[in-house]
Amino acid sequence: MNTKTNPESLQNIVIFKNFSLDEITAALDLLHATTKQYQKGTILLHAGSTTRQMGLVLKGSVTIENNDAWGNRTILSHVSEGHFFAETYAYLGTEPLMVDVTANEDCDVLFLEIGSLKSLVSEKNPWAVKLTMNLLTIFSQKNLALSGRSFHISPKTIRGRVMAYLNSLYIKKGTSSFDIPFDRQQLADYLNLERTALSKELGKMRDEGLISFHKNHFSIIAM
Amino acid sequence: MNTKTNPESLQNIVIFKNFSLDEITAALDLLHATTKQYQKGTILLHAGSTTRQMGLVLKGSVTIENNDAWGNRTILSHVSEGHFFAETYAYLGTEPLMVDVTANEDCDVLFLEIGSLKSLVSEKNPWAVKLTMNLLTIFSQKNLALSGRSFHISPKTIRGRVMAYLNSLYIKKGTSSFDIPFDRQQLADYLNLERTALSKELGKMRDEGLISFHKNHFSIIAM
DNA sequence: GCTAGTATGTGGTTTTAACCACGAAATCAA
DNA sequence: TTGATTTCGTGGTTAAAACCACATACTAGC
Repeated sequence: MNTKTNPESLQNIVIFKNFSLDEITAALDLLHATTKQYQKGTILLHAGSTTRQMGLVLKGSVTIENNDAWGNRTILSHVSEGHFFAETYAYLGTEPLMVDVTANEDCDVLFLEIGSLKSLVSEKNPWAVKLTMNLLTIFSQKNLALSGRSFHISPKTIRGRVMAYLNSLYIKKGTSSFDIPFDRQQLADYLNLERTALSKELGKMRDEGLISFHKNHFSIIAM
Repeated sequence: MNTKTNPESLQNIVIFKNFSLDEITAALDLLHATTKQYQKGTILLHAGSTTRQMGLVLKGSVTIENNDAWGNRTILSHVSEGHFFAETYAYLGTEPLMVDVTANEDCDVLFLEIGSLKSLVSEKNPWAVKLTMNLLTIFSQKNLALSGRSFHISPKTIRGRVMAYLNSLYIKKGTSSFDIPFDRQQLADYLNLERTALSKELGKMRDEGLISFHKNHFSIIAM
């Protein structure tokens, strides 16, 4: 089921940053934008398939989940209104999805065929160049976030992960004293740890004079 | 110390894919390409600083390493001849490096100011658009690799990681029987595990009828 | 085939983190 | 202020993985 999407509602989406309304209209046309509606529980994209279309959630939300060969299901993330999914797969167009995308509730999704963006880049379509650049910025930021997390959960010990994480903030903020954007449970989730085990290790590190903290304000005590 | 770089030697580098020699020459000029030589042990880029230049290793090799506030050093990766580093930081230009880059041996490095690529994209420089597209492809692939690994090392148990990893290959290859590109030690490193513990778990999983394997050929036995 | 060297698997021990139950502290609403 | 709710830390137990030492299997070169 296809419906018209009005370009005004897309001006705040990061992929269309610096786009005029006319450019958004042109982009929607040439990227074969289609809006589809899904009922809760429907699978939008299947693991193993490829796609040239990225999805932009207009209404409702979808979940990104993994269903493995042995029947286990893991929910990896939620994508809510205004956010998008499958953009990397869609751009490459050749890599099979490693995840299923399912409707978390009844929802409307706008699909953009950015898999064909490569062939649209020319003098005729200045917006295509802009879109490519916007994607490059988005992918760069995602890249940094992913490699950061990968680095933070690589150490095998709780202490190693905490130190890797705090040190990143230390470098990023440039001071040895800073707030972290997580509460304990969120920090434990981010570092793939159990909350109470994290609390214990933080206490030990404080006792040993490595760090000090109060709530979510932390200070590194270098040696 | 700056020396001329001949464009022929760069035609095989992925960022210059589909570039003519003239285009490479133009790119080197406008991206302010400079070649520098470093002695073993020298620090090329410092954690905490920003850079608009990515590095391309022409001779020798560099290491990407982390030196934390408590004096611990971790080597994250080696970058050898023909490969590059800091491309994501350089493109964004605003994010502080989370790592140091040091000369692993005496080496020559070509620096490209891709931080200024954004402002070079125009009709005058068709190569700049091409370079942007090449970077987008590179970043996309890196993105998939990073999110894959992140997903593979997220489970807390050895079995969980093994299943996540094997399931990804199952989806990617489309068959339940395939070769993996690692030996045991490499697989253990990739999954952040201890080799002998991995061997034990693989044995258990075989005994329980979940998988079978011989050397680096694995088969998934679904339920 | 034989030998040296590498890769893989196994048993036993120690260390570590998950898990569970609970209490203290902080937050919030009335 | 008080009571309800959430957040955080602690002790004790269990489960799991790291670690170590060693045996076996495989591989390459002779």
